[in-house]
Amino acid sequence: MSELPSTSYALLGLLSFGRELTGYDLKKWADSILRHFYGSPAMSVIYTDLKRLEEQGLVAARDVPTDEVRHKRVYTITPEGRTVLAQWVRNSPVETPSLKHAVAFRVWLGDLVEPERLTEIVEEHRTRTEAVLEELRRMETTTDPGLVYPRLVIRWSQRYYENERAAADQLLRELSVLTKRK
Amino acid sequence: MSELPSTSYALLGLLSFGRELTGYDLKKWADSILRHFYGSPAMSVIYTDLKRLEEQGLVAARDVPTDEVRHKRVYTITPEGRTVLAQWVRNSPVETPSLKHAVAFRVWLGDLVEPERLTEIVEEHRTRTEAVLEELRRMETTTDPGLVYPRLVIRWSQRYYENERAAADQLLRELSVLTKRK
DNA sequence: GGGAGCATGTAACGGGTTACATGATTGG
DNA sequence: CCAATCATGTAACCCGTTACATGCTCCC
Repeated sequence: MSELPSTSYALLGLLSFGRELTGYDLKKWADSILRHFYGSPAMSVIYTDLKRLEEQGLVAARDVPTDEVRHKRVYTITPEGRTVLAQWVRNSPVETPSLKHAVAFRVWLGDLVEPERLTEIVEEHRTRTEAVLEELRRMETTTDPGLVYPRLVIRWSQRYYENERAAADQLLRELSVLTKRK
Repeated sequence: MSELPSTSYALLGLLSFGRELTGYDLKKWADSILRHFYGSPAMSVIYTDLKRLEEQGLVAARDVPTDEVRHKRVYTITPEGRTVLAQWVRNSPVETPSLKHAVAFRVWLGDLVEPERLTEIVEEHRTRTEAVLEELRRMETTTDPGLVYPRLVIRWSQRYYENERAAADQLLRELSVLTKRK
């Protein structure tokens, strides 16, 4: 059994919590939490992946009527799907985390721009980070306490973005020195 | 003037420090530092991208003989290349940093595996993080103090991976509780 | 009336990885 | 002598993004 694309594991992972979900639901959930540490696939990928996973017997689909004439497809993970996912979590080589940090990259090239502009960029990043932290805080309070591991990761993420914020602040301090010196 | 692929900016960025470099040099340098916060492109991409950048007049190539019969191609950034890069750094919308953290993802799915196995995975991650930190420490001492911004980012990265390590330690503590409780 | 949210897909494109190919030199 | 390093490329492939396409319901 060869590897699935990582998006498929993401979907299986979301479904592994046992709920019956539509593609649309999966996207929303991925956007709300997975995005912050593993990325969130585009809708189009979700629908095509779900189809493939169904062919492979890793998820099961069922049509549920939403009104007299229309319906939606809800998906559940199958026992085989659960097995494949668990095997992957347990045995597959753990890829090193990959980070693509456009802000850090721009700071790295700081000589090419005015420190003032660089400061703006880092400030914007700080603001965005704040927003993520706010989201994570809300998520912590609204997540079922029974979900021990997801809660662990929410706190892990909080710590991550708190560091991100603190690092941004540190950069801003250092940039202000460079600006004055100019 | 449309956007270049982000790999091209990475190469222009490396060349913007003014040295004459081969594709091979660029790969080494990207592996040593860019990898830690922006990713490092595969060799094949580097060579094809350099060719394209040359066609676009953003880099200039020169053949330097290595022995009687062989030679290597060394690249420099052109004034136009520098302008394009600076414009990008200054004006292009800053993509939000993206993180793909296979370790966090596995922890998130912790219910699927034994806490002992999860602990192993996090421990391996911690070890790798330590190695990166060691690398960054060496890099800090060997980097030209005149390179203010790169040094800023080296310290930023150190902070980042120190947080990564501390977060791993925290996870390990929490996992040990879960293991005992079992 | 219109925008946001729910809901599902297809098609085109491309950036980037892996595999394949070649070959010289240096050091353990 | 063999592995690592230096050095350069091509080809196949695919994962994932963007754009395109459709239509309903609910609320302001």
